[in-house]
Amino acid sequence: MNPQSQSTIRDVAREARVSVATVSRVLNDPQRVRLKTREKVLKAMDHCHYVYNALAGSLSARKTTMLGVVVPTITNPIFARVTKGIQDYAAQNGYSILLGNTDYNEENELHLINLFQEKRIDGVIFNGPWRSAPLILRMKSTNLPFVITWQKVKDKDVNFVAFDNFRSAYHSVEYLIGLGHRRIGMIAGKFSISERALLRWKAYRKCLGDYDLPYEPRYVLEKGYSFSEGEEAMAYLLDLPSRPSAVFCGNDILAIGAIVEAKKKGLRIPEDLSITGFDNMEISAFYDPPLTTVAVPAYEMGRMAAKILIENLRGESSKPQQYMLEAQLIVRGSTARIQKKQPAFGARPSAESKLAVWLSDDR
Amino acid sequence: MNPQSQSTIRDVAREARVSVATVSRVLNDPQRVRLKTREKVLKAMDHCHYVYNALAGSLSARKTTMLGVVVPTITNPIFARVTKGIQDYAAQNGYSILLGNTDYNEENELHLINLFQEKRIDGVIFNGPWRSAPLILRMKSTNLPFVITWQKVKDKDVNFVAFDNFRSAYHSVEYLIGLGHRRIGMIAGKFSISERALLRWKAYRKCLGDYDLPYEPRYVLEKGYSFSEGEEAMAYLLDLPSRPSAVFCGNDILAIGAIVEAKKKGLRIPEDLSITGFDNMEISAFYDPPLTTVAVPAYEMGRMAAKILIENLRGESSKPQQYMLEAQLIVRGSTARIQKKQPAFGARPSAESKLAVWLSDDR
DNA sequence: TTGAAAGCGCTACCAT
DNA sequence: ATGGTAGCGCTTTCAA
Repeated sequence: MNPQSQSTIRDVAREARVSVATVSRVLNDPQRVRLKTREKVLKAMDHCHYVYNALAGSLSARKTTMLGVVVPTITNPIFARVTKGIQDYAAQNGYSILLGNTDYNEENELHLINLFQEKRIDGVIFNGPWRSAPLILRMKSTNLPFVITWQKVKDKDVNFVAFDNFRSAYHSVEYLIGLGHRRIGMIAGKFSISERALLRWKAYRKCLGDYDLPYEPRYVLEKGYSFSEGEEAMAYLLDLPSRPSAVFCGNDILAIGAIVEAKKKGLRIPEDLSITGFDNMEISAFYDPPLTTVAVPAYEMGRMAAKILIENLRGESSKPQQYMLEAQLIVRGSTARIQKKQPAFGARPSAESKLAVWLSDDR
Repeated sequence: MNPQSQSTIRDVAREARVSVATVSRVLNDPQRVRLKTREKVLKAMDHCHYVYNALAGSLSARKTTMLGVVVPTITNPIFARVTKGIQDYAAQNGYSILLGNTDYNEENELHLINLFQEKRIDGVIFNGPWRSAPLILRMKSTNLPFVITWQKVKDKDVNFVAFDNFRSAYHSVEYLIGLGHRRIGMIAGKFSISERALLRWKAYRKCLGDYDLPYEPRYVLEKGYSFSEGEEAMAYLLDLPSRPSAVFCGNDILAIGAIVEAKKKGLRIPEDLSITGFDNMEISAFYDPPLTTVAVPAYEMGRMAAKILIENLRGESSKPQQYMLEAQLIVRGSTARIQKKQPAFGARPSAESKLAVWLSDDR
């Protein structure tokens, strides 16, 4: 006898002089067993140092109480936050999390889906940029329940919990316009990688148009989400003959990089240059200057997604759930009314949001 | 027939007119099957839309290729980084990660260990603060291989990959002294939660002593790792009758909080006050001023830990592995030579590290 | 309330 | 090189 080998319900059953079925019952539904026998079994269990084998259990019960979670990279605080939201709700409900990073690579995503299938995960939550069609199709073909965060999806039957990217972005730009800025640049994320980035750019462009401001392609830079790319982008913008007086950044990381570069060039933020971010990372409130940004409800999206998924798994709700959470513009110190006396700006619509009301991610 | 039900190797075997044993072989060790039959089987597999059931496989093979990873909270960038290191190495070697947050709560840790046992995880990696004795004992009793990061451990037979907390902290303080500071405060982490915090404090105290500087208890604050607690601590220090001219912070988050508060009070960093951090978060290089801090090899520790664990699982190395990685003091803009003309500071040992050489975490 | 027994889908040993 | 088959440890009817 291998002294290391764990004991099984069979051993426990023998020890307690009951059947394995009974042991199984005290494990899964203690009520169904007479108190007396239950205690006998419990005692036998710790006499045998019994440890439940979830593998065997899952195999026969056909569920694992494990959720797959895919993020681009756990290293980005904003994704750590969704993950935490998922994790917290899941743990409270007896589910564990299998974590997968894609590193923004679609192939990895496919691998993960495969892995999840093999591991017989109960359901999966996708976070972050999402090139809809093909992957969603692939997911559907697996018959695994899943929910998507960050971004809405056309399909009427796909679960998601997102926020209105377009609208939040629109608000940011509108706010900048309201401060009197008319040369507004944008440091965007990569459109090819992140549909969110694209959406934010569309909002930027639309807002400019709505206020009769010209769209200047050279004011728009497409960059990866890193501090140094934010610096590069800003360096470029500052070299432009008539540089923007405000820059709308695709996320806080880019915004901070941009600020670093601007300061390096001797500009004061926000007096000489206004900058806005997106995400509201924890650090953003403590940066110098504190960042004006859009607070994305990352943790809440995670929690919500886990909730939807788990309720779905429990059969508590079968129809698709689609939620849009509120994202909020947080005005802090990195933006200010334009200083330079340039031709007074004749904004036609008032600075108050107006169009934004009926606008949405769809365009 | 349930159209949803997945097909099994049995179905594949039937379709390919071979035995299940053969199918299993092409799954696990394709070489052992003649090319011809292998192809037949492969074809049958995708004819049946076969998806391997890892649950069944693991149950009978007695291994899951899953690693448990426990962190205090994935939300702290520094722990996200270890996790990424683990994840990357693990994924490259066919292992997946089951993620558990403890929220700095020992009870949760115990629950996780239990969970891991039930799920028949192959091994586990513990990251972060670690109250040695009881939990290590508990882990040993599970017979699960495990490795600890961040912190060394007395046991000769416990795997760990850490760095020298004491020494790095000592260096930071010594560096400050070398800049002429003699009133040096410390904003430390909670000693009861994090042994690292304690170690750093011991180093601080030792270094002061070695340079004949008085230890002032009122200069030392014990705080949780949050920006706002950094602010509080600094507010307190600045109100002191003779405030410190330099503050050594237990991590970058506290340091940034401290800087925010100091600036708020009108102090210039580093001219009026020097501040150092610990961890070298990504943001730290891009903060204003860029933070002088200790670069902790978080990612590398994670990778290394995964490597040790996996090699151990593969039986490639059975004896305990204990590594100390290098942590490095990164001098940036938040520290400067002391300005105020106070009695010239007669540091006895030169500012060059001297004692630190033979010092270690042990005291 | 409890027991007997047939799987769950795969691996691995023993044969051939 | 391939096949037969006995488990792995649990859940879940069906009976008693």
